[in-house]
Amino acid sequence: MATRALMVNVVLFSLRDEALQVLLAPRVERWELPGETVGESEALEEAANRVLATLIRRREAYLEQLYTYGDPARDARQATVSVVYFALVPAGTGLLPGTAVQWAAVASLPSLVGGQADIVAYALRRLRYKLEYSAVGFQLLPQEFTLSELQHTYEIILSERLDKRNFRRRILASSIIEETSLLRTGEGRPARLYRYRPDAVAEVKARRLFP
Amino acid sequence: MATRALMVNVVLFSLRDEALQVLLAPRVERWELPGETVGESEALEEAANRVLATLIRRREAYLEQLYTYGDPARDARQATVSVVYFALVPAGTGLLPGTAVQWAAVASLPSLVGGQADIVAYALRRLRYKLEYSAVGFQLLPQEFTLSELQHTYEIILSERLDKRNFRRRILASSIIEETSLLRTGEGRPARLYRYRPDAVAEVKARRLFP
DNA sequence: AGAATAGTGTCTCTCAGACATTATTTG
DNA sequence: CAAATAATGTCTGAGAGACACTATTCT
Repeated sequence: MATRALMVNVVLFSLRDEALQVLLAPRVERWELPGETVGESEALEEAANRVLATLIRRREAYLEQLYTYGDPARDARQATVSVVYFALVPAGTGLLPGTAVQWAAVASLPSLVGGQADIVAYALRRLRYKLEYSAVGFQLLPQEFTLSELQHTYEIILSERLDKRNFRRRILASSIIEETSLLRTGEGRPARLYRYRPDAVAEVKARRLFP
Repeated sequence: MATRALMVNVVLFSLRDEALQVLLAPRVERWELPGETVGESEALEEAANRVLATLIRRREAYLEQLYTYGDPARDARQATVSVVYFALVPAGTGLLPGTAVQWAAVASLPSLVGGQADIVAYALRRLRYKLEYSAVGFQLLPQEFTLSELQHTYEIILSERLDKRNFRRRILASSIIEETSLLRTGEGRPARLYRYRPDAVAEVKARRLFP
């Protein structure tokens, strides 16, 4: 029984130059999501981590399975099944040398190989969505950050201005972050640095639309 | 290049006997999620629909991709990748004759083959979650239903009693359903029948946990 | 002193949640 | 008329959203 080729692809987001960016690999005249074929006895997530390891200088990244694509009619590469993962790394994460991958702002993506623009769009929708009810946003920030930086991150991803006082009230009320004793100095008044509390239970207090 | 066997499995939920039930196929001494191998040039969703077609008398069912499992270490069937779909059919949907599948209440599942109990648990979590912010619950009801039946459906799935007045206020305020001119008679005062409005924009008004 | 950024409090309005009685039908 | 189920309204408290000024540092 001949079966179909299996690969994982990764939609890796990060913040760079005040914009949300995705990492893309060059392909003839186009770009594509980085990916690898899954090994014979390899777990899917293992393969996804292997892809990340070829791209970035980093031990850890937020990684989550996004969706599995496998419609031969839609996919240029006949008969390939692609398990797509969604990954986040903090701003400033370095790329490994020797790879031809490049960051591209999601707001103005280059031309991607068949169907992959939709995949990126879906990943972005998921990121925005998760940002609202989970603590995923901290994965895009360094370990310590100011409230202004945090707010800025949210604003970039949601493409929406947020009110500073309301933002602070709510983020602090959720006790998802804690003060450090450090300040970041720069232009203007120094800002207090905060740290994410992974132990904090990020309870979802969504107001139910339906009962 | 030898690649891994690919199959789809379906977690099919329905309401029966006042309980949420899943459809299971018999396996030696155990039960398993119904599934099929994916064809050479078949789309994944196509394969999932094919599985449904072997099980139930019905043209349409709510179908959504749930998760893809493919960890050889965890999976009994070495080197199989399983794309699991999540499906809902209305109460009373008939099974096709000649299959050995059986309904089982999710609250007291029989013994499932390796790892599949977790898959059902995940599907249930997703169902509960979606119930709160989307209109997925209507997929478990016939086309016309009373508000009491709808409330009952929610209560069964969420395992939680709901207040009748608040339930009605909110469900009606969302204008996700519309009155019909029909009544259902039975014991006690006849109840008005309602119908789901698929055209209604089920806008998610989730209260953000994080700004 | 001026520019830059950080940090803080109040009011209003909406809506979730708690709660009990009346209405209509059948046997 | 008793039993069964359907249908309906009000109050309270929490929190989202709108809004403007003071504080601290650097040059």
